[in-house]
Amino acid sequence: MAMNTLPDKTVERLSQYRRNLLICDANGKEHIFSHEIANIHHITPVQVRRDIMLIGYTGTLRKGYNVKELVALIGEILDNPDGQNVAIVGAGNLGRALMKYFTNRREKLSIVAAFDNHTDKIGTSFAGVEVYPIDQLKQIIKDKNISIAIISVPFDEAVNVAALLVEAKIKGILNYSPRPVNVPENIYLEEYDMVTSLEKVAYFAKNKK
Amino acid sequence: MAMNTLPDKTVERLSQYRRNLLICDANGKEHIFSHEIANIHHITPVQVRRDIMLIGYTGTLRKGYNVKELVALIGEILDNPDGQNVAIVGAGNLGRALMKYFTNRREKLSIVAAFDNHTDKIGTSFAGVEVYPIDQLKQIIKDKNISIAIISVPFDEAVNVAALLVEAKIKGILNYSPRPVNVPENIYLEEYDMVTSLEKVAYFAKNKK
DNA sequence: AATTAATTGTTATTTAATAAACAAAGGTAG
DNA sequence: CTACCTTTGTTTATTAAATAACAATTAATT
Repeated sequence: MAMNTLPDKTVERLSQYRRNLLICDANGKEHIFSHEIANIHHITPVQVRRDIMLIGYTGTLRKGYNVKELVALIGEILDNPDGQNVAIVGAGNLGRALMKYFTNRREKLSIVAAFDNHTDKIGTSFAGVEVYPIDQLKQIIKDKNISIAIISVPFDEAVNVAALLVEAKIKGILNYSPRPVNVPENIYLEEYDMVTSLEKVAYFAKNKK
Repeated sequence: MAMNTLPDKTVERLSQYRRNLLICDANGKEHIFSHEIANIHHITPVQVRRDIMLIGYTGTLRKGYNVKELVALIGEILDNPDGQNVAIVGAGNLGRALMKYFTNRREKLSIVAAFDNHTDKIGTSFAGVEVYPIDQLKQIIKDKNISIAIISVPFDEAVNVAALLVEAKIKGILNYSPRPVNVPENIYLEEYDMVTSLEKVAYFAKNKK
């Protein structure tokens, strides 16, 4: 089961909905309308209802969606019941930002190791994540049952790191380096480049007002 | 002129093409085929040719595109001839990563100030970017002619920071905080959430192999 | 009790993005 | 010199995403 056929963008939005629903819940809010969710995320209420329809949840007319129930269901869809372990390759500024950022955010998604080649970083830890030398990558990925890796190394190292991860039989890669990498089809790859995002903002901001 | 009507995704790809074309150029490569560009970026040659068509460049049959010329033309399209100045709000790990990352990457796009509220950071500088207190934000954005801001503050501060930026008449915002913010229509807003990206990779990696 | 307003769930339409198809041109090989 | 191969540029088709339209239902109001 656990149909894996949700649209890309719906998966992204469900993750975002959950984040803010958890805050609503923490604030004691029990129900929420589609247009309230929509307002938070700058989208239309229809889109929200459509996403929620796709995961098979049903709200209550005139009361909206039960926050706790919706959070629980999104969890069933997005999370792996047995949890998933994550490694960060590259413990520079970005890598450390990610460690601090993610730690203890999700019960089912844990950063359990970082890798770097600089001797001054190896053996230290950030936000409770220990830094290992890169030549232990394969072994530790196996030992700690890591299925997902985040690449946050400089341009020149990205391709090598990706090759190591493929060898280590990783299942998903999130590449934050500016260098696109190639991986086989059976690995899910997501690439994001901050310079590109900034240049895009610059382009569209250029002709504003 | 400089038609501002390029598709969103084309703008992103042009930025990525340029990055890698600059490296090709540095390696002495004079011409490049659409399928070579495509391979680097995991897309089809047709898409590359289509993007290049949209900016009105024409390659040479059987030789491909002249690297230097193409880089120059992408620059004409993406860059503002007078340059654009950028501020980073939030000098934590992520903010510092961004400062180191961007500095001196693009002639026409400069990070010229950072803002933070922690007294231990104010007055210091990273990668040549000085950190100012947030209450000077409006003044310095004006003085330094800053038109673009990157938000890299924690969840709770994001909404306030966005409001300040709107007041300071910023033209484009890149929001890396996990909190979606609201800005008027005349400001270009791009939001990116690392937790969502990781959860997306986790979701699609879950059912792999 | 009937009417109205609010809100969900679903289908249909439109728009945006990607991919496919193919003509045109120029070089290469026989 | 002719035929063929490669590669570009552009049109057409397909797919994915977002939006609009609307039926159904419940609560509140008169």
